[in-house]
Amino acid sequence: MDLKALETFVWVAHLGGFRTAADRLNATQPAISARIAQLEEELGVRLFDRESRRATLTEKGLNLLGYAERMLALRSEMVQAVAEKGSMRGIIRLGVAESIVHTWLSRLVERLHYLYPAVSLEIEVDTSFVMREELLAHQLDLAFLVGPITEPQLKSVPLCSYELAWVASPSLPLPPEPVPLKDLARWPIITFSRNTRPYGAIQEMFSGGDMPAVRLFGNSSLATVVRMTLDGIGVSAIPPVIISRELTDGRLKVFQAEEPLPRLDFVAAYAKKPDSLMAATIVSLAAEVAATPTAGISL
Amino acid sequence: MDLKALETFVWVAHLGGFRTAADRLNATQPAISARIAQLEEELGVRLFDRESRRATLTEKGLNLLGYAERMLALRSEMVQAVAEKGSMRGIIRLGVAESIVHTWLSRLVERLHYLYPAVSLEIEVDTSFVMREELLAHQLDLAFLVGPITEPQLKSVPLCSYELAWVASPSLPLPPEPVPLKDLARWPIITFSRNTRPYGAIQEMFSGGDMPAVRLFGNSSLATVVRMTLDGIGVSAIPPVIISRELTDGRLKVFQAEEPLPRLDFVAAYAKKPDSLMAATIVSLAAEVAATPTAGISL
DNA sequence: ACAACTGATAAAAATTTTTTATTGACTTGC
DNA sequence: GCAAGTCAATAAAAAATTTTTATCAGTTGT
Repeated sequence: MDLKALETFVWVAHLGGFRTAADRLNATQPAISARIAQLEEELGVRLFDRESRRATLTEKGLNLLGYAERMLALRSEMVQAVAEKGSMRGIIRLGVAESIVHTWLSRLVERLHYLYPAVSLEIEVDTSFVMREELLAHQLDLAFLVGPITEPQLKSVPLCSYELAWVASPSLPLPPEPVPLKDLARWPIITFSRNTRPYGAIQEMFSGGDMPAVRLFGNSSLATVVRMTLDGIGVSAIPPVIISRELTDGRLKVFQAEEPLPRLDFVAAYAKKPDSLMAATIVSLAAEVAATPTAGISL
Repeated sequence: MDLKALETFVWVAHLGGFRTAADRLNATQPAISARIAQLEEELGVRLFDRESRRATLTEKGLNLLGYAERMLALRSEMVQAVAEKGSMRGIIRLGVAESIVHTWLSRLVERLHYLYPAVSLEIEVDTSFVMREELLAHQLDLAFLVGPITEPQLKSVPLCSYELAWVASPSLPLPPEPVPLKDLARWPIITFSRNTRPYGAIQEMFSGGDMPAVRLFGNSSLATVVRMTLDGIGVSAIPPVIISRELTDGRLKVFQAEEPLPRLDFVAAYAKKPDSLMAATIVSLAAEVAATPTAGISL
C-alpha cells in the first residue's frame, strides 16, 4: 500500500481522468493505470467506473477517497513536524501574472532555491482569468494573480498592490493633462490581453454611448506592450513599477488622463486542500519578497 | 515517503535494533538500513542514535514515531473500511501452544487459507511462558497460549478450556482409584516441559515436606509424551482431548488420582497496537474454530 | 585481546516501476 | 453512419529501485 498510489488515486478522483492525472503528476498514463491497478488489486475492489467518458468513483472509491485524503494530510503534518526545514522537496506548479514576472518573481525563485533546494518549480505565465480556472481544476498548485479571489475553494493571501497608470513615449504629442478620453482615443491603447482587469476597465471606460471608438490592443506579453509603447505606437495602461528604468531615464512617462485607472491587487491563491503545506510555505515567502520593491523590465 | 519505510521505522523503534527488525520483517539487515536511510534522507533528520548498543530514537525520531503509528493505524482503518474481505494479505507470526496444534490448529489454518488466501502464517510452537515474552517483545503478532494474561499491553480473548487429566497405559499396574500421590510417584510423571502450568502444578503437588520424590519428565513435544505413555514408561498429565483416539481404542486410559489437576484455559493474545486488525480477525476465527471439538493426536 | 554483537557499505541480483508503442472501446462532429 | 479524436488497457523493453550477498569497522562484555 503505497502513498504514491494513494496520491495518484486522489488526483485521478479530483481530475476525473487517468490522462489528466498523468499530466498533473508528471507521469505517463500507463504509469497511472498501473498505480490504480495496484491499489485496486491490493484492496480487491474496483475504485473507478471507466465506462463513461469521465472516470467516476465507485462507492468503494468514494469511501477510499476520504481516507486517502486524511492519509496525505497526516503525511503533510508529519513532514512539517519532523522534517528539517530545507528538506522540503517536490514539484510545484506555479501560475504567475506577467506583472509579477517583471517585478519580484526572480527574487522569489532565487530565495526559494536557496532555502529549499529540492523544490522544483513549473512556472506558467498566463492571465489571472485562466489561472483561476486552472487553480479550480487543480492544474496549478499555486498562482500569483489579480485579486480578489472569491471562490470558497481557494485560499488567497494579499501580496502586493500596484498602481496602473497611463504611459506614453515622451515623443507622443499628448495634449495637456489630464488628457480627455476623446483625445486618448486618438492612439491605440496598448495593455494586457482580453479577459484581464485592465482591458476590461478600459473597455468599460469607453463604452458610453457618446464615447469615441477606441482601438484596444490586448497583448499577452508585457514586454511587447512596453516595446510598442517605446516605439510610439500608442499609449499604454500598465503598472509603472515594471518600467521604473524607462521612467527614470525618460524613455517613457506616466501621464494623467481624465479617467483614473484601477489599482491591481495581487494575491497568492491555492486550493484549500489538506496537504497544501508547500504552497503555504511558498506564499509566505512570496509575501515577504513582494513587500520589498524592485527593478522592472529593461529593454 | 513510503509506508513500508514508516512501518520499518516503527519496528526498529519498538525492537530497538536494525537486525531484530530485519528478522521480524522477513528482510535482511541492509534492507532495513536502506529504508531507514531513505526516511532520514527525505526528512533531512537523524532518527536513531546508533552509537550505543541499542539503537535509540533521537528527539526527532520520537516525534516521528507518534505520527508513523497514527499513519499505520489510519491505513489499517482504511483497509478495513474499503478492502474486500479476503483481500487481506501479509505475514503473521503466530505462536501456538502444542495442545492447540493437536486439537484445532489445522482446522484454523485451513479455514484461514480458504477465507484469506493471501495471508501467510509463520507458526512457532513453544511454551506459553516463552510466547508471552515474545508477544511483549513484538516477536510474535499473535499467540494461542494458556491464560490468563495479565499484562496490560496485551489483549487476550478466551478460546477454549481443556481438562488436564492423569493418563496411563492400561498395562501399567495402577492401584485402585483414586490413586494416592505416593503410589503415583512410583512412576515417572511425563508432561509438558518446565515453565509450564502443568509442570508447575505437579511440582507443587509433590513439594510438601513429607511427599515422595517424584521423577518429573518435562517434554517439549506432546507427541513424545504420548509415545512414552503408550510405551508404559510412566503416567502422564495431559489434556485428554488430544488423545481421544487412544482413549477410544483403549490404548490409553484416564484415571483419577488423589489430587485433581488444574484445567488449562487457552486464550489468544496479541499486542494492543493500533494496527492489529489482522490479529483481531484471526482471533475471532480461532474462537469459532476452537468452539467445535476435534480429533487429537494419532500415533 | 577477543568473541559476539552492532549497523554501514559496495557490488550484484532481483524486483518493481515506468516508458514506449499499440490496441480496442467509446464519443463526437459531420 | 463514419471518420477523427479521446479514453484507458496492455505487452514488451528500459529504467529505476530495492534487496541480497559479502564484507567492514566499531562497541561491548568477558
